[in-house]
Parts: sequence; C-alpha cells; structure tokens
Amino acid sequence: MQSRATTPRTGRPRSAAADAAILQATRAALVELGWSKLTLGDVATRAGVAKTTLYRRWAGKNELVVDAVAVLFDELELPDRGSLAADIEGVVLQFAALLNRPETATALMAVVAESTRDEPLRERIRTSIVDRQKRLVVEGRARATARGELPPESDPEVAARTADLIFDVVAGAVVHRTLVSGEPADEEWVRAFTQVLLLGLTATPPTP
Amino acid sequence: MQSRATTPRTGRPRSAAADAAILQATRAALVELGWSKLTLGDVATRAGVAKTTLYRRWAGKNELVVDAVAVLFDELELPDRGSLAADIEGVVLQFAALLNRPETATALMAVVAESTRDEPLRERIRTSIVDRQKRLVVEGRARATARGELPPESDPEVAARTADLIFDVVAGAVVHRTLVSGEPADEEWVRAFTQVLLLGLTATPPTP
DNA sequence: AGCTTTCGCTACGGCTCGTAGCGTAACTGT
DNA sequence: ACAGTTACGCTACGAGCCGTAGCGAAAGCT
Repeated sequence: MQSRATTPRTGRPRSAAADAAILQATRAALVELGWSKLTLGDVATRAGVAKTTLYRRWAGKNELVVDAVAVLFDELELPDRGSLAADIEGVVLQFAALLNRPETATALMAVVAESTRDEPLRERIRTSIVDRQKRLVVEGRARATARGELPPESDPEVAARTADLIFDVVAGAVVHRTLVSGEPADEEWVRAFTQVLLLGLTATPPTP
Repeated sequence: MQSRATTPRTGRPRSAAADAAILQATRAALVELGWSKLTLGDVATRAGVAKTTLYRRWAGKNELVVDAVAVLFDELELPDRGSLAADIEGVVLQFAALLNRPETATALMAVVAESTRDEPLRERIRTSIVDRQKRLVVEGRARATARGELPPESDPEVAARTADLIFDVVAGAVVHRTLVSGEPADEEWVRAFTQVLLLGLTATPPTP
C-alpha cells in the first residue's frame, strides 16, 4: 500500500515551486484580465512555465481557477468577540471584504456558473471552498450554545439542517448584496442584517 | 421631437422577428451548450440569421445573454395567498423553480461574473433583471402592511433600505442554496427559511 | 550505470472571434 | 415611379486561443 495511489514513487518529481507559481500567476491574471480574457497560455508565461506543464496538472480553466482561489477562503476566521451578534458581524464583514477583491468575486461567480453543467467541478467547489466556510457556522453556533445564547440542540440532524440554512442565508445575502445588487455590505448593512438573522433564530413569535 | 432618438425614421426597419428568433436561439443554445461553449456564430445559425446581423445589435455575448434571459424573470408573480408567510413561500418557490431551469442558472451567474469588471453590463443587469424582482418585495410588504401583519413604515428611506435588505436575503439565500450548495430549495427548506425571515422581521427580542 | 517521469520548447490543425466588403431587400419621402 | 437610406445575407479574412504531439534534456530512484 502506497501513501497516495496517484503519486508514483519513481521518476522525476513534480516541482512544487511550479505549482505555487502557477496559482499565484492565475490570481494575478484574474485581477488584471478578469475571467473571460484570462488565457492559459498567458498564465503559463507569467509563471515562467511551459504551457504543456500547466495542462499536465489541470484539466482546464475551471479547475485551475478553483484551486487558485480556494486558499483565499482560508483567511476567514471566527474571532471571539464576546457575543453571537458581534461574532456574526465580524465574519460577515470579513466575507464582504474577501468578495471585494476582484479576483475572488469574478472567479467565484464564474466557476459557479460553469459548475451548473459540470458535476465534478461542483464537487470540487464544494470541498475546496464551500466546506471551508461552513465550518465557521458550526463553530459559531457551538460557541453561542456554550455561552447560553442559543438553546442546546438535541437532534443532530435538525442541527445540521439549521446550520446549512444559516450558511446559505449569510453567504447568499452577502454575495447577492455585493455582486448582484452591486452595493457595499458596509457596517450599517451588516448590523441590520445581523439583527434580522439573530431575531429570526432566537425570538419567540409575537403573541397577537 | 421624435419618439426615440436611436430609431431613424428612414430606411429599412430592423426585423422584429429576427430579434425574437435570436433571443430564443440564445436560450436554446444555453440549455444545450452552457455558457462557455456558446458561440455567437452558432446562435446566428440557429436563428437563421447572418452573424453580422447579430453583431449589429449586440456588442457581445454578455449583452445578448442578459437580454435573452431577462424576459424569463417576468414570469415571477406574487399571488395573494392570504398571509405574508404564504406569500413569501410562494414567491421563493417560484424563484427556485426559475433557477432550476439550466439556462437561467448558468446565464445569471456568468453575466454576474462578467459584470464585476464591466460597469455598463452591471447597470444593464440591474435594470433588466434585478429591478424586476425587487418590485415583488415592495408589493408584498405593501400587501402585508394593509393586512396589518407589518407595522406601517413612516420613514420612506428606512422602508427602502429594509426592502433592499429583504430582497438580498431572499434572493441570495435561494441562489446560494441551489447553485453554490447545490441542494434543492424544496418546500421543507422554504418553510424553514420563511419562518426565520418572518421572525426576524416581526418578532420582539426575547426578554431575559 | 539504467529506468522512469517531468520539464521546456516548438509546432501544428482546428475553432472562434470580430470586421470588411459586396450585392440585394425593404421602406420613406418627393 | 424614382432616388435615398438603412438593414440584410453572404463570403472572406487576419488574428488569437485551444489542446495535443513530439522531441531532447533534466531530475529523481534502485
């Protein structure tokens, strides 16, 4: 049994430096050119790498860009700000700042568009990008439950569904606000959004 | 003063039938090929029109696809289901069904991606697609206010900001759920989402 | 050493783009 | 009816990018 089925044990190893150079060149090209005008030949030239090398590692533009952008989502953190409301506001602002970077916004929307007709690509997006964000939701809920701000969830299946719902609402709202509506997710907006979300999760229905 | 500054009164008029054929061919090509493999030459052939005719009316792929898809968003309606919750559920399900059509999802994400580097395109999307959806929010709130389910809003500026917030939350959540998370916005999900949203908008904060 | 895999480089056919040029069709005003 | 104006279909073109093939050299392992 070998450590990785896809990695041969013999022959010249793949250059890790080339990998890093290609991904960085991809991000730079995204900033300058955007999605549609980005060409793999250009990326190869920027990275100081032959075009054939690029095609040996990635099947096409989609896969390359997903990998190039995925690491940016690792920057998201969940600093403990003392209350659930403050935590949500903090992570939403971080996410909004990430979407303000031109390479992130363009790349994310473009690959999602392509993924509607490409199931493997969708799976790649899910594992490389979506799941890295979703952990923040789970973490935040656990922290709030420990604080006593949220009632403890007994049924794990219900908890998972609720986490998915929160995740889609938060990420979707920020993306739609910044990219579709084209208006900034500034502090004022984030405060109003957080209030609605928090109320929706914790409040008791008004008694008539 | 002439009716339209861009329409000359002399010469051969542009064929309205060609316009319709081109837009329909664009939608058909989107379904079959998706965004990246869609070529304008192919669209022209499908529509039974010369490629040059297509370029005389649209600047490129982006503009063409926006116009081809915009009309689909006119199908959205706000049937009176008797309560605000039911109204929201209804329109969210409609929107989810619209996003399940392959041409809508692919096209919407792709043009949004391009619009991050193209201000005129963003404006075109806003007037052609976004504003057509936003009217539903305004309409629904007015109806709910008349029913007494929502308190009347005195400050029109606050009302506008709230409408924008609701719109981004609703549309964003549905888009993110179906396209990014890749799971269906079925009735169960819609009910849970509506409950959170409605509670967030109407409930009073819990007294400790 | 010998073997294996990757690398850089060059070159290629194929496709799409967007435009130009031409003759013809459709409509308007005199 | 006739001239003027604009849109149309068609063909052709240079340019650019795609993705692959073939080669010799480099870099590792046994």
